[in-house]
Amino acid sequence: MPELPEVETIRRSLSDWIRKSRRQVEGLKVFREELLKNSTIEELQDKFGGAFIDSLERRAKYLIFNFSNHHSIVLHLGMEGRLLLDNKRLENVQLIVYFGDNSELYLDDIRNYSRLYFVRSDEVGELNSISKLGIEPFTNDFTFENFSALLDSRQEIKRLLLDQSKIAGLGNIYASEVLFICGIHPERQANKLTMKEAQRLYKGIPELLGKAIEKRGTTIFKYRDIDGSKGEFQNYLEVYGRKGKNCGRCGGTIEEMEQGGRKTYLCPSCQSLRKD
DNA sequence: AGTATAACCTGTCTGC
DNA sequence: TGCAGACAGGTTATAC
Repeated sequence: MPELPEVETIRRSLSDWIRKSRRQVEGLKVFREELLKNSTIEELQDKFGGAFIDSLERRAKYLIFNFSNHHSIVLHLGMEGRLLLDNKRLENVQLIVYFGDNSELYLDDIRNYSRLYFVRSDEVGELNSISKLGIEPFTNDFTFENFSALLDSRQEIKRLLLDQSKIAGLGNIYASEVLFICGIHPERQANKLTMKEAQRLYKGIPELLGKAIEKRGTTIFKYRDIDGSKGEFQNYLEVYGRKGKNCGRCGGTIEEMEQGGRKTYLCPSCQSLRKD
């Protein structure tokens, strides 16, 4: 489910929430042990009892909780995982964290794809999942030089944009959307994009993600912010999920295709297979 | 090394 | 109405 804008929305909400009051872990309960990828329930309970949440970071689609005991929890919400501050919408609870001020944080995931890693804070970057991630929009590493270097690949551009080891944070929704916005056909070979097209993508990616963050993410199905509220960016999607509807730019018909087992949406007349 | 496919889960929707 | 099959925001192990 959550791509970069959704995870960033959750991170900001949780940051506000810990700013309101120091959140000290009183205990935690794990309901599905497979959630824990590199630790046991006992280790988690031992380590985090009494610890305060100091800060929250995000790397790509991973949320990183930094605790006062110099350890961190790295969480990926998979396809449909969500973090909620009340138990009104729970469907399949994976984890409950109990805090000293009587608040509770629930990890809910009907599809069991969420994953939790537990590491020393100074070793977060060494986690396999984190170390493999590519350049991240909104950071100093996201230069045009770095971006254009990773376009040096025969891969189709849509597949490349989904490859987290190249660019980290885009998922199936925003990959389709950004290619529409930039007028690039999803099957174009990455290393055959023109300089202008590469520049449009380089600007277009953070622009689109920034707008989606402003609208607090895209709720198509399960995604919710920590208070249960939906995002609004689904109202601004131009192609994703709009098969058969009209293109807002040219009036043509939005089409659906498949790339690497995932749906891609495009406007064939705005996104030509030929170069500019 | 780099890239493509299958597998992981479970609820929901579609079409026969 | 019932049921098989397809599909869903993602990642990763395995196979070329």
